Amino acid sequence: MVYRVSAQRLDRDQEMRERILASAQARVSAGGFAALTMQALAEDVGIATGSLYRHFNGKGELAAEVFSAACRIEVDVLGAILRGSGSASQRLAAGLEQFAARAWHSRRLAFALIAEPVDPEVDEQRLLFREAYAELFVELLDEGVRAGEFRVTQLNLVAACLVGAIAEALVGPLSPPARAAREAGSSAIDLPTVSQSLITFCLRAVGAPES
Amino acid sequence: MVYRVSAQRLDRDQEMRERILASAQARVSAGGFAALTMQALAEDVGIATGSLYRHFNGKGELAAEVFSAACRIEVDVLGAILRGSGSASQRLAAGLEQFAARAWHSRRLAFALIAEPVDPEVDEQRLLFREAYAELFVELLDEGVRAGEFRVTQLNLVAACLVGAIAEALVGPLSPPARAAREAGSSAIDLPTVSQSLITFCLRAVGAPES
DNA sequence: CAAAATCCTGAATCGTGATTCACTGCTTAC
DNA sequence: GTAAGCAGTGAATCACGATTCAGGATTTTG
Repeated sequence: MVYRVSAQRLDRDQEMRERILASAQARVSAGGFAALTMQALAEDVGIATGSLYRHFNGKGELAAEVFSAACRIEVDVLGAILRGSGSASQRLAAGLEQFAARAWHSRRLAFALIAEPVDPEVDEQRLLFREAYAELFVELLDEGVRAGEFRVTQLNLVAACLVGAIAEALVGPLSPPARAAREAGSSAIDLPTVSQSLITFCLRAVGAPES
Repeated sequence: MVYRVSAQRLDRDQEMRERILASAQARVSAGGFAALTMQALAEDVGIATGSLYRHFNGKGELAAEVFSAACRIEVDVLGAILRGSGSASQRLAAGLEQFAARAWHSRRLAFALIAEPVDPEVDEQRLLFREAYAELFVELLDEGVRAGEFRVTQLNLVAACLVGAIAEALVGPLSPPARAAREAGSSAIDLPTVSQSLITFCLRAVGAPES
C-alpha cells in the first residue's frame, strides 16, 4: 500500500462537500430546486459532473441535504423564539413576525422550501420539517392552554392550520409577494402590514384574548 | 369528396373525449397525477396512445382539463354555500363543513387538487382555482365585515390564510388523514371533530363573536 | 360496392437530465 | 524518484414517459 486516505485528503473532501452544498443552496435560492441540475451545479463549483458523485450518492441525497440544512436553520430560529421568554401570546407573535420577515426577504428560497414541486426524496424531508414546525406550535399551544391564554382542544389540528395559514400567506401562490410578482401594478402590501395581519389572525384563531 | 365529418362522428368524438376525461379522473382519484401516464390512460380507455392526441393537444392540456373540471365542481359547491342564506358566520361554518366532508371522503383527489406536484400547466390552473377560492372568501369576509360580524382589514391576506389553513388541515402532510395513513396505530380523529375544530379556528380567526 | 378521405394503431423516436466508467493525472509512502 | 492506487474528468449511456407517424382499418358518400 503506497496510498492511503490522509488527513489532508479528508479535509479537502470535507471542504469540497461544503463548497458543493453552498453552491447548491445558492442555486436553489436563486432559481428554486428546478434550477438545481447536476451539470450546472458542477460547472458552478468548477468540477466535473461525475465528481459530484464522490460526495453524494445521487441528486436526491444532495437535494435533501440542501433542504434539511436550510430548514434546520428556520426551525431552530423559530424554536428559539417560541420556547423563549414571555407569555405564549407574545412568543407566538414574535415567532410569526420573525418567520414573516425571513420569508419576505428570501422569497425564492422560502417558496422552494415550502411549496415547490421536487423529488420525492426532498418531499420526505419537507414532511419531516413541517412536522417539526407543527410540533413547535403544539408545544406552544399546550403551554398557552395551560396558562389559560389559548382556548384550543385539538392541538395537532390547530397547529396544522397555523402552519398552513402561515405558509399560504407568505409563500403560497396567493401571497402578496406572489400576487405582486404576477400583476405588475398591484397595490403592494408591505411587510409590517402582512406581519401584523398574520399575527392578529393567528392569535385570534387560537382563542387568545384581544389585546 | 367522399368523406366528410358527419354528425355521427362528432358525437362519437365527443363521447370518446368524455370517456377519456372520465378515465383520467378515475386515475387521478386513485393514484394522483403521478399515476396519469398517457400509456396507462390509453389502456384504461381501450385505445392506442396516439389516439389520445386526436382529442387533446398533449398531456398538459389533458391534465389541466381534468384538474379544472374537478375544481370547478368544488368551487361551485362552496360558492353556493358561501353566497347562500344565513349570517356570514353561519355561511362560513357551513362552507367549511362541506369542504371538510368532501375532502375527507376523497382524500386522494383532494390531495391531487391542492398539493400534489404536477406539470406547470396544471399548476397554472391550481393558481387560478386557489384564487377562485380566495375570492369567494374575500366576498364573504367583506359582507361579514359590513354586517359587523367579522373584524378583518386585509381581506386578501386573511382569505389566503383561510385557504392555507383549510388546505393544510384537510389534505396537507400534517392532516389527520395523512398522519393516520403514516402511523398505523395513531389515534384516529374523526370527521366531526376535525370539522368542528376547523370551524372554530376559522371563525375566531376572522374575529367573529363567540357563539 | 368502390373510391376517397379520415381515423386508429403502437412501435419507434425524441428530449431531458441523472448516472456511469474508461481513461488521465494526482497523492502517497518509502 | 517512482510504483501503487485513488481522485477527477466529461462524453457516452441510461431511464422514462411524452410524442410522432407510416401504414392498415374504418367511415362516408354516390
